[in-house]
Amino acid sequence: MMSEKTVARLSLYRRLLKLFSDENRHEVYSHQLAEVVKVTPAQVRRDLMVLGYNGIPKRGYEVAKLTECIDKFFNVSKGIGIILVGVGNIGRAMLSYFREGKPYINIVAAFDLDPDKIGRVISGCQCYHIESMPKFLNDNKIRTAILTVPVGQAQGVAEFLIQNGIKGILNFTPARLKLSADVFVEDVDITMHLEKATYFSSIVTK
Amino acid sequence: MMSEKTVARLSLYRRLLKLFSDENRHEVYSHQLAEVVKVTPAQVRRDLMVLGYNGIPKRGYEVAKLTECIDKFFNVSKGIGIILVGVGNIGRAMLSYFREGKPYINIVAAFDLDPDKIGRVISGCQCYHIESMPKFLNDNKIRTAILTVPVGQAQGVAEFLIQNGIKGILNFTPARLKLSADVFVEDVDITMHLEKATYFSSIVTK
DNA sequence: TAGATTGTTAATCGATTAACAATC
DNA sequence: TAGATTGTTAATCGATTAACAATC
Repeated sequence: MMSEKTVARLSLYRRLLKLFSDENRHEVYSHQLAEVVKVTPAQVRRDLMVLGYNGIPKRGYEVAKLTECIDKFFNVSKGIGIILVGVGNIGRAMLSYFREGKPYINIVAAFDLDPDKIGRVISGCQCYHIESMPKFLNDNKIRTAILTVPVGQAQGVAEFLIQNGIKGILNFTPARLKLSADVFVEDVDITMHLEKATYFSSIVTK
Repeated sequence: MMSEKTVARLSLYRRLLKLFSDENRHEVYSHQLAEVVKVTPAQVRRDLMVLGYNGIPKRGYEVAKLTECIDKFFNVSKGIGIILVGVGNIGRAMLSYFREGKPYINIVAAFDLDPDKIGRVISGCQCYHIESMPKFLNDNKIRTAILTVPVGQAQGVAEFLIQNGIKGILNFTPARLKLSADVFVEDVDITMHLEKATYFSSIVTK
C-alpha cells in the first residue's frame, strides 16, 4: 500500500515535470526534483522506484517517460469525473479553480439544495438538486466528491455520498467526518492552516 | 520549538472544546479528544502538557480552562490581523469564509491589481491597490498574509510581502515558494489534495 | 477502597536519509 | 577512464504509542 506522503509527492513531481517539459528539458535529475519538493535526492529516487520506470545513471530521468508513468499512476488517461456538493463560496471557487488547466480531473456536476442555484451553470458546471445525486452517481460511476457544504450538514451529506458509492471525499468543511474505514477522506482544514500560519509567523522573530 | 503537527492538533482541540462548551460539558477526557482527532489518548495528554495546564486524574480537563490555555497559546486575546493578496475566486471565498464565525482572526485588508476590485468592499473587506500595501503593513504591524494570486505571480508577490515585514504566508497557489528560512510558508495545495482523493478513492475497492 | 485517568518516559514504529556498489 | 548519478539497503531520526506509577 502506497503511503499518503508518497502519493502527495508524486503529484508534486508531476507538476514539476510539466514545467520542465514546457522548458523543453528532456532529462531531470533526482536532486533537481528534490530541491523543490524539499526532500533528499534519495527520497525522490525511492518515490520514483514504485512507478516501475528506471532512470539512467549519469543521465537522470527522461521527462516525457516519467510524466507518462506518473500520469498512468494517477490514471490520467481514464479522465476522472468527480462531483461537488455545496455550491457556496468555496464550492464556487473550486468549480472555477478546477475548470482551468486541469485537463484530466473534471467536476462533472454540482449539487445543492438552494432553488436559486439548481438548474444554473456555474463556471461551466451544471448544478442539480441533491435529490438527483443518487441516480447521477449510479449512471456515471463517480467515486470521488468534493464536500463544500456548511459544517452542520457535512456528516449527513458525507453519509449520503458513501451510501451512493462515493469512495473518496475531499472535505473542505471543518467537520471531522466519522465514516467507515474503506472510505478515504482528505481533509483541507482551512482554519487550522491559517492558525498554523499565524502561530508560526508570530514566533519566527528570532 | 513546537512541532507543526502539535500546533495543528491544538487548533483541532480548540474547535472540539468549543463544541463541548456549547453542549455545556464542563470536563473532557483525553480519550474523548483522541477519538475525534485520531491519535492515542497519550498523544493528546502529551500535546496538552505543553500548555502548562494540568488535568486532574479521574476528572479529566476543565473545558473552560483548557480553552483559555489554547486561546492564549494562539494569542487570541490580541486579535490577529492578516491581509489577503489576490482577490480572485479563491481569494473571495476566503474573504467570505473568514468573515463568519472566526472571531479572533480577521482579514483586515485585501490587495489586488485589478481596477475593478480596488476601492470595493468585498465580504466586508476593503480592497486596495497592491502599491499601497507597504504603507498598510507598516502602519498596522501585520505579520501574516493569505496568498491567492495567479500561480505565475506567486513568487514575486511573496518576495514583495516579506520585504514588507510579512513572516508567515498561507499559500493557496500551486507554486513552491523559495523564500528565506525565517519565513513560515503553509502550503494548501488544492490540486495535490484532490489528486490524493481521486487516487485513494480508486484503490480502496478491496 | 477500587477503579479510572493523569503526567511522563521508555519502547516502538515508520518515514527519511546516508552510504555505497553498480552503471553509464 | 574519471566522475556523476542511479537503485537499494542499513542506519538514523523523529514522532507516536505503550506502559506504569501517581493521584483523585
